[in-house]
Amino acid sequence: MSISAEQSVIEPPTGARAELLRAALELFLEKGFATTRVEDIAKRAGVSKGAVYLHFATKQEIFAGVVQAGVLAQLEKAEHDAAAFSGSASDLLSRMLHNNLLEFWSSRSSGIVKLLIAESQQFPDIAAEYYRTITGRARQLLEDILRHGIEQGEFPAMDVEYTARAILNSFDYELVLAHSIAADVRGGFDSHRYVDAV
Amino acid sequence: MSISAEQSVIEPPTGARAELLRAALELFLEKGFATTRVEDIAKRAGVSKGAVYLHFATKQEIFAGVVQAGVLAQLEKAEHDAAAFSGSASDLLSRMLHNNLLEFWSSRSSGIVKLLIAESQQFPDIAAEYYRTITGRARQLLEDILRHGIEQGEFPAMDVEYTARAILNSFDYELVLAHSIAADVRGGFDSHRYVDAV
Amino acid sequence: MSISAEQSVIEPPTGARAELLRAALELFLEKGFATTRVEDIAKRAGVSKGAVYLHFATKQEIFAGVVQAGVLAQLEKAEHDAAAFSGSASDLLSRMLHNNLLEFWSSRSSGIVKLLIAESQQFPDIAAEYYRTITGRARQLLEDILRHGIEQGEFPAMDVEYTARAILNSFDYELVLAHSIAADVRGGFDSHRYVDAV
Amino acid sequence: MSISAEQSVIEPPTGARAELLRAALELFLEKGFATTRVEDIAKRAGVSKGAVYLHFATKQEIFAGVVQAGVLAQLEKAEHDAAAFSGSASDLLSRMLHNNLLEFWSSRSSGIVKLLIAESQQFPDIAAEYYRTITGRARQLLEDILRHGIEQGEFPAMDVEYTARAILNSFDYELVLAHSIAADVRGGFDSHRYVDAV
DNA sequence: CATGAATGAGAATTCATTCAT
DNA sequence: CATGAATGAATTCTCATTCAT
Repeated sequence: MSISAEQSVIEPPTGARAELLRAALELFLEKGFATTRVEDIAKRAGVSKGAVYLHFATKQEIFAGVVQAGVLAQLEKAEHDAAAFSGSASDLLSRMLHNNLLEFWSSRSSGIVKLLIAESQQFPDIAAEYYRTITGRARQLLEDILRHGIEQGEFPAMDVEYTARAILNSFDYELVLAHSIAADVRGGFDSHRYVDAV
Repeated sequence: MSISAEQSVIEPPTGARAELLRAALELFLEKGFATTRVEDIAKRAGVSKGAVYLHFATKQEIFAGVVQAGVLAQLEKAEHDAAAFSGSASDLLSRMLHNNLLEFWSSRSSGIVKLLIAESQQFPDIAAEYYRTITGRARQLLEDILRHGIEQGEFPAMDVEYTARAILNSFDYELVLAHSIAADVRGGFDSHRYVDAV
Repeated sequence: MSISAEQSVIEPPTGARAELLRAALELFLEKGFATTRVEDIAKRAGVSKGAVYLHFATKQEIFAGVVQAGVLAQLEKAEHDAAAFSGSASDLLSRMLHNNLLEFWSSRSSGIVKLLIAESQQFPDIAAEYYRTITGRARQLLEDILRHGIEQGEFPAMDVEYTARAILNSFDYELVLAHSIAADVRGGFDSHRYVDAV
Repeated sequence: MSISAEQSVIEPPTGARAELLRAALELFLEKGFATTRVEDIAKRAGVSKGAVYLHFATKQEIFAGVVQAGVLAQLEKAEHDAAAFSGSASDLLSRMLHNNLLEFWSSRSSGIVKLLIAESQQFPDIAAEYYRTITGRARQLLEDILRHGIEQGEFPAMDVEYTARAILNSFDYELVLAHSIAADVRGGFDSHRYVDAV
């Protein structure tokens, strides 16, 4: 209820709730939803077991909250990306992939994608919503850039829809792997080289 | 882990054990490892709950068995692919992507990748082993084809290692999505168009 | 247990305490002692959860207070009844049953009997005390009337003690039922007809 | 299912379900439904906590089972009573009250009435069903006897419906008290004297 | 005095695993 | 070999009670 006056309305949740979401995301990624105990989330967030239920009615709602927080974070970035749409298409594509994607990769909510895939059977609605909202928006953005490039003669003619899909898949999957298979197993990974290769 | 002497490493298991593995794979994909009850696996396989423990010491070993069986199936295909390595590089690439990948997509063990990602925290060793064995082998194969094509002048110079990675990622992720997000949410998906786009 | 000095034992409590007792009686009857949450009592009484503990040390003490208040209310009536002991015995009996009992039936604390029965195992001392005080006094009164009637030749000889018991039981039970079994299940109930029948 | 032909000292011939119902009835009467722990029921029945759930899906179902068992026991008696309806009305009434009621009083399921009253808010359907079935049947029987007696001139004219109600109430309540207020508080109680008084 | 956020003991229920038959 | 009843550890969620503000 306490909304600090000087902060924005879209301000991310603060205090215990934010702590809980952070702890929950970490643990869900580390151990999976089912194997994470509510008490562990509480402990890592530095609150008592009962306090969790002051913020979330059920364990499922914690999951929903974690995704919601991740979605919000990504939507803001997406809005920003869209506004930046100007200049040559190939430059833009390169900049977008190098800057925005890599930035997201290192961000806290980069694990959300993996989490949603892992728990998609338990939360089909949440996974579907995420897919529609975030992935759909990213694909739209990429398609616009590709079409723009084709019009300008920068890119050859192509199946824009499926190409955009393939490019994003390629990135998302690497992200998912980063949260599934330990880095040392996957071998050293140079994200800039990867972006260039794509 | 315990492989009875009379059971060949190459021959797929038969009888109750095979039924159990089939049922387990289905259920793990439908509900996740933690949420699937051993009794459900038994029921779907048409055996009693106790019988499961005649074939697997623990629930975790069922998981290991499921992956193992999937690995075997894919290894066979991989061997076959490798042998087929001849002819023009672009032809080969196209044929490999269209035939082998699409065939695998519709196969029973296509869900293994998603399963491993979902449960990677619980079974890091199994996931790592799979990644090294199967994904590594597929990447090796693709890299060979790419290098061959560059040597022949069919393909432009490129970062072979990361390009191979990107191509495979692109496919694997679509496979993973097929087992996570309901098809109607992802929109109609034309795998041939997708292959061509890549 | 702790009765503040300025609060008379005879005067009914007022203010927040009275509101709490009223709310608690209602809720205990609606949902039972165990299933009623202290917070619900507070809410219905229009005070905060913490405020409850300014008036009662524990939830159990709320129960004790509820019964205590009911006892007080009934004791007043009993005193009044006793004073009214004059005139013909059958008149008196009829008047007592019709007036006093029916009045009590519609009074707020009519549910106390049911409450005490329901929670007797948890509060054996309170239930016993109530039984001795209130029920005993009522029985005494009724026995006096019966004996008086027999002496006057109005009533035939009878086992006064057990007859009084049986008459009171008959009424008390209907009262208990009124707080247990929904009226529509018990069928329409005409209390005047009932009194006459007894 | 080893049912030893002779009574084994170690394994008394018990269905676990019956044992559980017996234990549950005892405990519900001793401590109330809410305060009785499922584990306590299990312990008193001599089975493990988990075994309870092999017979009852929830704690509520245990309650339903307890009442159901009590109802069955009483229905059998009621059938028998109905068949016995012959002879002079006053004899019959006396016999019925003395024999059947007193027998029931000492029976194991005599506490069901008290239990239903105590938990009526939590199980309104069960309480209502019981009231309709058992109490209704008993009242019907008693009304028949009374009407028969009036026709024969043995009893004076009376409000049969409410008189029957009053008589039964009188008995039921004493039964309820027997399970609520300790006997020593209620004073010595001579059930035969009570029956005669009524 | 009043508040309501925070605590943590406690209870119902589930399910992997065992084992007597 | 096969069965499925029985076990009990583990987990989610509730709520009486406390206490800082």
